Amino acid sequence: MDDVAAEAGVSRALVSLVMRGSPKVSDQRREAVVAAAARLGYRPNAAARRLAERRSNTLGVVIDDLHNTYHADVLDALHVEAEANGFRLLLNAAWLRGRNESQAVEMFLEYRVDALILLGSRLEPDALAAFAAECPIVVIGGEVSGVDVVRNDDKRGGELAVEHLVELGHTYIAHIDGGEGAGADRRRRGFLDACAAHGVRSVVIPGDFSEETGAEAIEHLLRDDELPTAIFAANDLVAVAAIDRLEAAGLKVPDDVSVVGYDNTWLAALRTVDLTTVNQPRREIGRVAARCAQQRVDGRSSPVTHVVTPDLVVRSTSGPPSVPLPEVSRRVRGGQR
Amino acid sequence: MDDVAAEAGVSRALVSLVMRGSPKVSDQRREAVVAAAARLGYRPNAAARRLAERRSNTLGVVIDDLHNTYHADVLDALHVEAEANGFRLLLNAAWLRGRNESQAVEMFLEYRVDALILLGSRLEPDALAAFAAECPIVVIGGEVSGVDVVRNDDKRGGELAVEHLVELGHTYIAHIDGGEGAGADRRRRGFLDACAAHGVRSVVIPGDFSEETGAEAIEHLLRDDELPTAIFAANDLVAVAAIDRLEAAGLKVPDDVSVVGYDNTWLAALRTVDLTTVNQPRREIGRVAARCAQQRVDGRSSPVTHVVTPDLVVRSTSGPPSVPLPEVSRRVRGGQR
DNA sequence: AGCTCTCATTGGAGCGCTCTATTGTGCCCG
DNA sequence: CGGGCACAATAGAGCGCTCCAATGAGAGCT
Repeated sequence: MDDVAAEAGVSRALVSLVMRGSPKVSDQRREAVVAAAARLGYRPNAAARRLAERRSNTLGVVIDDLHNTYHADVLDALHVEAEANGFRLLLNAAWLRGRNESQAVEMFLEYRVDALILLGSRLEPDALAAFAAECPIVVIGGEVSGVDVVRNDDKRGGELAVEHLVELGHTYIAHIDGGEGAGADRRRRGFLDACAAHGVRSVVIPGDFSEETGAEAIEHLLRDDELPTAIFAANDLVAVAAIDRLEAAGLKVPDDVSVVGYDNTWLAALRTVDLTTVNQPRREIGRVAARCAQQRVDGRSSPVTHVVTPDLVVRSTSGPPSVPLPEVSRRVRGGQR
Repeated sequence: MDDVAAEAGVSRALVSLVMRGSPKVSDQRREAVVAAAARLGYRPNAAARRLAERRSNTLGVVIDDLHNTYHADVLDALHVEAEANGFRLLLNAAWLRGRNESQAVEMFLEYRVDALILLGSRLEPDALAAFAAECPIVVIGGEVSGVDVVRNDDKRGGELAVEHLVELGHTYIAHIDGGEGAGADRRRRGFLDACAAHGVRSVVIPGDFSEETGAEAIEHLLRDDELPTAIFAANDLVAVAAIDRLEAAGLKVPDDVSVVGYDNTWLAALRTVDLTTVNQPRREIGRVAARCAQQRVDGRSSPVTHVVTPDLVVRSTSGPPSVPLPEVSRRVRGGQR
């Protein structure tokens, strides 16, 4: 910076002003500085800037699972919103199924990001609270107190799935749950409550948000005497893996078993999959999370929870438990196949 | 840090040594410092550290497209290898289909990362060269000179696909290409060379690496009088979208048209998809890229290109061009739909 | 002309850390 | 018993930037 100042024949402070795009610099000097910087190949040092500034104008985002495509849409919207507010995004992942989430968070704390956004956190409430004491934290998809939360109404999502299946006439429904995954417990609760409310039999098979879980759950179910006529999976990935295994066992979806997923990822929308699923407004979630972080940085002190509403996307993996008239397929787009 | 030093009754320099895990500190003092730091909730400031240190011990990774699941495996291996060498990873994405890639790169340059890894770059060679002058750059999947490159032998990949299809008896093959995408041109070249070498007809339909491309390419092909009997898609996503559209048009895969993808993502491995595809050794790519960056940081000056070898994974979307006995479906699960 | 006012420009302190050289302390060995 | 030695600990000078208060130069007004 000193070199640039010398080259342009101005002071170091003036160069600083130009680099930050300050309006209180005369055009003449600005051009001289810009030219000198270009000539010398000067690029400001972010570390030094951050050290001298109070704010870093950076949001740290920790992604729970890079393999889960669900996050990309949220991130897109998050990025657009953050950029509009003059924030930069820095990403990190909770590598190895969340094992390194604390490390990722601590790294960002050391970087003094203005706020932290956790995209699907698996941290213990205690650990989270400790981190939140150091830096504003927005958890996406969590259900914790003491930090900002943006989440889908997953309980309602579970209910939507059950209501749909009950309407179709199902009376015995299984749920493959998401274990520790974000929102999994709420989906399960919605499932169980709705099943109870409608007086249908239910069973919950433990799992996580992985493909393996979907397959294993089906194997588990196949060992029983009576198979449920419908399955509500913790997410689309699990649902697809479940369908996969069901078909491998010679069962037809939805004729023998209906399957409903969760997340409405593009995977569900593929015609080869064409999965009935609960849709989360992902872009809205990203946008709200960015605004939320923004407000925290701007001074709001009390944590807030934003709940966005899911809806059901009915596709071809759900149908009535049995076909009343064998010749008539109830499947919406069954005729096309 | 001064506070911690005072609290522990030592000098600031000693606290610094403890925070960096130096072995030349007596256990007694170390414990005193650690205790004091914990009591005060002290956390070192990364910006200050980076400013004072020469190296940042950080690799910047720019991901071309977060929606493409291909990257996650590469990143996992990259992370493991980088961490083993004492490096931290910082991620950023080239949001909006690569439009912000330069921004992402410049951000990392300002952060003074030790090296930059571009996961699928679409930068112009000139821009890339300019960046490479400032910081070691490893491009994954590119084909540029002047920087380190780790890439799959995509030309060979294209050849593998064609050889497989020719062996099955196809004589008119289409390629849906990946446009500007990483490796797309090499796949096309391999495709064209192999088609020429085997004397089969070929056609290339322009596109990119997106789902939309797959669908549009099929619509384009359907307008022609003669449909190719096999299609080699630029990647799995395109292939799946293509299959989708083919089936929507009443065509059967592979009975009427064979489809081969590229990348062997988990999407291809799903049984509902079960796609024949060219496999890239993703984890190896990640590992090599990390080592490559490491070597550059350690002083190697001349750029190197590492080429890893692909192989073909044959699944159920490829078969002979016509079914000899009309009653026999060649597709494993064809009878279910 | 003389004075104030405004605004572009500047000097210098300081952000929180690391690093080099230096001081201090106890120990071994001739 | 004293000189050297190894090693723990420290002081102080930056790293490259921003920010604040202060300076200088015109412009406007009486």
